[in-house]
Amino acid sequence: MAPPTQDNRQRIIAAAREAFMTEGYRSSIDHIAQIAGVAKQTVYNHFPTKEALFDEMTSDNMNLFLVSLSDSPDNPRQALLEFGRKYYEVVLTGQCVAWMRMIAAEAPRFPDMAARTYKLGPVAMLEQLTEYLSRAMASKKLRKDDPQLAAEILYGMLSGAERTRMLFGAEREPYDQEKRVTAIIDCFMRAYQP
Amino acid sequence: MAPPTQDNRQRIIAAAREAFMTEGYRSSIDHIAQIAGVAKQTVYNHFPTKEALFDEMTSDNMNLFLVSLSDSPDNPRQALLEFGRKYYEVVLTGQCVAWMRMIAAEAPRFPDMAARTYKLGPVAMLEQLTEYLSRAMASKKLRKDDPQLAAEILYGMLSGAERTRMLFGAEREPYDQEKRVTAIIDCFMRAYQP
DNA sequence: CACATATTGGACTGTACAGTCTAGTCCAAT
DNA sequence: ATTGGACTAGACTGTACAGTCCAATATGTG
Repeated sequence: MAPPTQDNRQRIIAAAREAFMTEGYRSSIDHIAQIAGVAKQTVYNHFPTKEALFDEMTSDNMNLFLVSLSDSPDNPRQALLEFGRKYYEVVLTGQCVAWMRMIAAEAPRFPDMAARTYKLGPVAMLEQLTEYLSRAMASKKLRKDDPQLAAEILYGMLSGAERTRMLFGAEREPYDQEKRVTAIIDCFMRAYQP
Repeated sequence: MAPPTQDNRQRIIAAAREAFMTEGYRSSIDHIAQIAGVAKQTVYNHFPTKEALFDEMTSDNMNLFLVSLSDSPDNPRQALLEFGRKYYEVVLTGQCVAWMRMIAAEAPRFPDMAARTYKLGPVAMLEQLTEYLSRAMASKKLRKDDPQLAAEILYGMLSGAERTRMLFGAEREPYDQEKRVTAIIDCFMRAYQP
């Protein structure tokens, strides 16, 4: 009935994640404390303000939604396919979209937090892609072109319509995700064949 | 000092648009009334609740961000280029992104509104594109393929990375928008040449 | 003019919530 | 056994805001 500090801190952050993700910043401290199974004052023992808690939880969250990209430039199609599949599994997820929705909503109020998140999320992913495509282009596996633009285009194809749909909370008629990823990567490969 | 009803109604809606767009749903009725230059009670004379006002203003807003697509299937590249340019001018705009950010943020709370908006915005645009691509494919101007998927891919390429960036409120190093649109359409044309 | 209706400003109610405070409990180390 | 730090429960303060009420005023119509 008197667990150590660090434990409570983690519980509070986890509760904050859950609450903020589902209700946005309007979620109350009382509620978060309740989810964490902790007294309100304990929350304030660990974080001076609601804002600080919010900030901490987003920092904590960043690495949850990263997708790695194999660095074998020999078979771009295969590597990109894998990437696409993982991307769909990790990023185009209720969880991740809820998070993004919340970040976007609060971006005007917390520009620094939003900028940081943007950098550690989409930008990191784009840089990874750019790097990869650049190498693949250098070794003539892909058409020589602006690798950054190509990365952005691929990123757009993967996330674009689907993420928009999810942001609006719309349902989608059942469809074959694997087929979709394959079609997208094939499309990209057609456009960027050497 | 006592303008007729219809006039006030419009002023209130306009004020609501401005307020909701910049501050989200948390913007207060008092504030909206103040922007409209109208007494709070007047707002309630026209709209029973804040929710009703919000709903009305989104309905009113829908047709603000539509992009038309010429229906000459003879020269897809040209038609799509024009479409892309208009899209960038209209949709990838601070205004429109602020609006989308707000809709997304409130989607869990107002699912009907979000669904309606989604349908009249992105879906309408996608249907238009699908229709166009389908005809272009039929007349052999484009590679025969699933036109809906092609539309979603094109939509993604156009909006994807750029919209994500804007949603996060990030700045972009100066760049040539026209060049970007051209590159995107060219990429699409490469992938979908007959 | 008289009436109905819209508007105004401001007071008011009730609720939700951030953040503070207090009194007391539990635990570990000295 | 005492001290100190974290914790708890709950009361409390101050503020912001949705929505109501009211008394006074302007407007247009019959």
